[in-house]
Amino acid sequence: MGRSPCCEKVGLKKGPWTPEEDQKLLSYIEEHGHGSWRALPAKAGLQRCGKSCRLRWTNYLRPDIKRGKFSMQEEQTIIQLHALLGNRWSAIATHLPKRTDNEIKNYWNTHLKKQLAKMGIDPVTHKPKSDALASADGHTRSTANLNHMAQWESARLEAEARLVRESKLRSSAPPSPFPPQYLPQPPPPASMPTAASPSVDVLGAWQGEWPKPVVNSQAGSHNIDLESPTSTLSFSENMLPSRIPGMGTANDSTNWKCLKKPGFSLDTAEAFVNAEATSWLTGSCSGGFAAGFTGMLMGNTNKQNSTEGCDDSDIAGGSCVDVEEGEDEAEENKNYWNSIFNLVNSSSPSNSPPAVF
DNA sequence: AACTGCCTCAACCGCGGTCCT
DNA sequence: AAGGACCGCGGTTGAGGCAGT
Repeated sequence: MGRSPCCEKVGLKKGPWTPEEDQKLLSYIEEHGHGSWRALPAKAGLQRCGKSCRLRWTNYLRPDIKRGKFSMQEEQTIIQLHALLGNRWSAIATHLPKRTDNEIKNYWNTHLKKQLAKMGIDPVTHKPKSDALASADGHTRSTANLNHMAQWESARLEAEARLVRESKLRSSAPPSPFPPQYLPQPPPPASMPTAASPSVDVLGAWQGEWPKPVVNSQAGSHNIDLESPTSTLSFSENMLPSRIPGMGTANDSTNWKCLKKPGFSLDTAEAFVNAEATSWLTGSCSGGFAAGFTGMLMGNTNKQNSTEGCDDSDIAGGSCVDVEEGEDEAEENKNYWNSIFNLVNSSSPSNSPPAVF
């Protein structure tokens, strides 16, 4: 089926927006909402195509956009999510809700990619460049496992993104449905023990940055405050559900093989994830699934977990991934992430505490 | 002060997916 | 079911700003 060009009409303006155009677009949307982007320019009196208007709105004029320098925390979130999702900027952007995908993409291309490359880390694979060669012969299994995890997590993130969108549509902000550990936490006092429970900042990405509906006093819109995203979670316990709907149980020595089983699809994963998200939203869930996944992914092999409870019902907690190999791989991942963030931390002027896994 | 090269980021382009008729 | 319209996404471009010479 053919498609007519978006801006086929001659006479439509292109290029940088003028303040007058911005004002027209802004006031129109404030009054009427954007409705059909295609029809908007004519109604708003703009000589632009709808696509251009949409882009200007989503990337620049939207009131809930945070501009300016990316924080250390945001950088880490981007790096971590990029490692899993690749160039899926919109998915990444759902975890940095005040940032646009375009902004994140630009920041990655102009800053983070170079920074990682400078450190000798392949910005595509997120592996040290020397490791990239080694993995070709010796680490295929590890890579395969990570790919399965990424697939799973990808489905989860998409479901989250949908929930974010849906929550934004709700007219009134309910009280926060999240357990306290999912809400932004002030930094712990210096005396607070932190080593006892392994925690990672990446969790801020997985679920600490989950939509935390906060009523914007100005417009009543829902803004998600990421200003103090120090949320960290303990995932020392294997909190994964024993059974994933549609998947049956998995007793594979490598749990994530279940993702390759016939009958399992990303839809299945997403259905499950939605159910999980729903229970989060109703406050009835301990938040274990993602934490367990993250713990596994980020190399949190709790020795205790890795040696017990590996029965049929222990489907995917990361606790039963070939204990010996799993430990090695987990240790590798742990070291990998630590080295990245140590480097990032040391090369950044920010005084944020380094992430420790 | 003038020139040059690099960097940044807003904006565009084209494709794929979804919705609607 | 098919075709068209629309939207959103990711890749790319290029104008403007900045630093170095």
